[in-house]
Amino acid sequence: MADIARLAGVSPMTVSRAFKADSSVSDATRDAILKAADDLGYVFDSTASSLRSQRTDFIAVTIPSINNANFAETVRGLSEGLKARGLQILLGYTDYDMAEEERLIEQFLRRRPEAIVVTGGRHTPRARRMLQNAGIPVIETWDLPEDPIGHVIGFSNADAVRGMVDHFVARGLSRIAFIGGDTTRDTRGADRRVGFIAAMQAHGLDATRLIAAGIPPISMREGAGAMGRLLDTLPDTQAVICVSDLSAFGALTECQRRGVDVPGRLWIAGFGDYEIAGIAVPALTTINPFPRDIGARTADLILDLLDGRDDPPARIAISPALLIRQSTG
Amino acid sequence: MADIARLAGVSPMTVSRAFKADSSVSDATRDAILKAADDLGYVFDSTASSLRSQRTDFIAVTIPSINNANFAETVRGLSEGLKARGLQILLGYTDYDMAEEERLIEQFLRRRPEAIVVTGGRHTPRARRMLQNAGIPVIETWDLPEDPIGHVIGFSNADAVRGMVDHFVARGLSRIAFIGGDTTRDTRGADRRVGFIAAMQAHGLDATRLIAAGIPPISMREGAGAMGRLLDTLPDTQAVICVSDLSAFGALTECQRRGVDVPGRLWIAGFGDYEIAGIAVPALTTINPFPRDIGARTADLILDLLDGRDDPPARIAISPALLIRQSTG
DNA sequence: ACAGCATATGTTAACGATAACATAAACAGG
DNA sequence: CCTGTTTATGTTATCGTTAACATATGCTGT
Repeated sequence: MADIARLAGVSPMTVSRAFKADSSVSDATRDAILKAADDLGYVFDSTASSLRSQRTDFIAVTIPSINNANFAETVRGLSEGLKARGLQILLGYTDYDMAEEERLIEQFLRRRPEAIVVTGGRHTPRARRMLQNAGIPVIETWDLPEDPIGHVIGFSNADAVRGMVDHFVARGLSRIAFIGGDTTRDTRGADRRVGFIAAMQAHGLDATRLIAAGIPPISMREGAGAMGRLLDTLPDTQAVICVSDLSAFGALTECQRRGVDVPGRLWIAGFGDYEIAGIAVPALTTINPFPRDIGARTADLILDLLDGRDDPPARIAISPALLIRQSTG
Repeated sequence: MADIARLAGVSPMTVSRAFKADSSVSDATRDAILKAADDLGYVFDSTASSLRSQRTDFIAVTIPSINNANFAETVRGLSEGLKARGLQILLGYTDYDMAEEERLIEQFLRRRPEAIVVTGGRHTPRARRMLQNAGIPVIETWDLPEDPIGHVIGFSNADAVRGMVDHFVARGLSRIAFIGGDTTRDTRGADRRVGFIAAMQAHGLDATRLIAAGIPPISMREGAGAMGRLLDTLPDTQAVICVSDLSAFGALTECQRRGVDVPGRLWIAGFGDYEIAGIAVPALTTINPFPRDIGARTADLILDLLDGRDDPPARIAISPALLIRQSTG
């Protein structure tokens, strides 16, 4: 900036001002400065700016996996909402591992983000402590814990699956299975299984048709493998709820390979309303948790908090929608 | 750090050293410092560190879409390879828009990354200029231009599709169609179409069975719509190559809905070897461009360049693999 | 026992921007 | 025409860390 200042015949401070849209610099001066900057091939240094102004314009975001259309949609909603304000997302993925999440949070906080968004309501004790003491807005998503660290925007995974079970029972089914991961690494997946078991028990039904499909996240292939095992061991099963649409689709293909009619002999449902659920033949019954909205509302919340506007509620509930399609009757 | 130094009875410089793994600080001093830091709830400030040391440990990465399993795999490969060195990815997506890419590159360069990775070999003139003058390693991926800005790791999209056409022709087919986007927004998709046309013409075949499926990226649904139009207007088509597995799967579902036998009456092939290609019934013939490898080798290249190790080649070619599956004969 | 070197720590200044305050010039209203 | 205010610009110090250099202490080999 000093070089530009010299070339344009002004002080460095005026150069600094010329780069800010709102500050008071005469048009002639600004033009001269921008021209000089261009001639010199100057590139603004955000690092220095951040240090002095104590504003990085980073929003830290951690998601379990970068390879997941649902989380991707949430990130899209978020970055769309933040872009206008010049806030940049610092994205990291945890691989569904809380220890990795802790490491990531620690790294991110060193970068002094304006706010931090994490996925889920469960974290290591140290991660919780770091978030609590971070002194910036903390938003949890994709879950709806009773006592969020700061704010939470999400839904109860257990309740969502419960609604699906209720629907199946109301339609007269009783022998319902659940395909999910075989650990609690994916806490949202684990919550869905908990919801399944609770709902089945509430109806006085057998809640033990649980197929462990592998280490989360469950792929299409693992869904297919789990369906194979289900058909082999519990052939009288009437319906299967899968932890995600991807595993549900895998399960569906296994039925196709074995000539098992869906929904004629077996119903299949997924979770997430991925594109494949709507276009598969038959189309898959699923639950839409509105991932884009989660991101968009998170962005709004962050802007409100940064501006100190009113006092937003600590818990914002998103209502997932049950989508009944051809795969279930 | 000054507070910690006071509490631990050392100088701030020693505190700074205590946070670096390799620097010479006695064990006793380091313990005292880390304890003091912990007691004070200190969080290291990377911004200040970056400014002074002129090292941000950021690697800027732009991809067309965050919601794409192939690019996600490349990012995974990249971040896996960079993690050990403490390099953090600054990820942004362009929405397949070169103007947006330009904006993103400009923003990213202000953050002073150690290197920048972009997708594709085509950029706006200003983006090119910025990259050329950035003074850091520039790596283009997912393409193989003759004259990369800095380095390139990728493959020729046109050649890959050409190989597939050759295979179909060798199998005796001649009426082959291509389903792709209806603009050149997705330059890789456009290159694939170019490869299709060139290959068909090289065989003396009609290269006009081109179905425009919508604005890239083409979804499963758009693939289905395009297949519908193809079946309506060119019912004697023997095979369809789709710009991606997702559109190919959509096309397959349309055939299923219409009772068109695949591969009996029509062959379908995709691109990308997404998981769905392998598990769909019938499994889809496709091309695997090894997205993970692209990322992993990009990471290796970056480390080599940052360390000034030897002089890596400017162009590194990845050889995509043609995977023949049930959907084509 | 002492030069020579490695190890542990301290001092000073600087990275590149801008917040905070100061000032000169232009402008408005009575 | 003068005071009060707005607009355009300048000056100074600083954000929190670390590079570069300096120094003290301990250790090695002869």
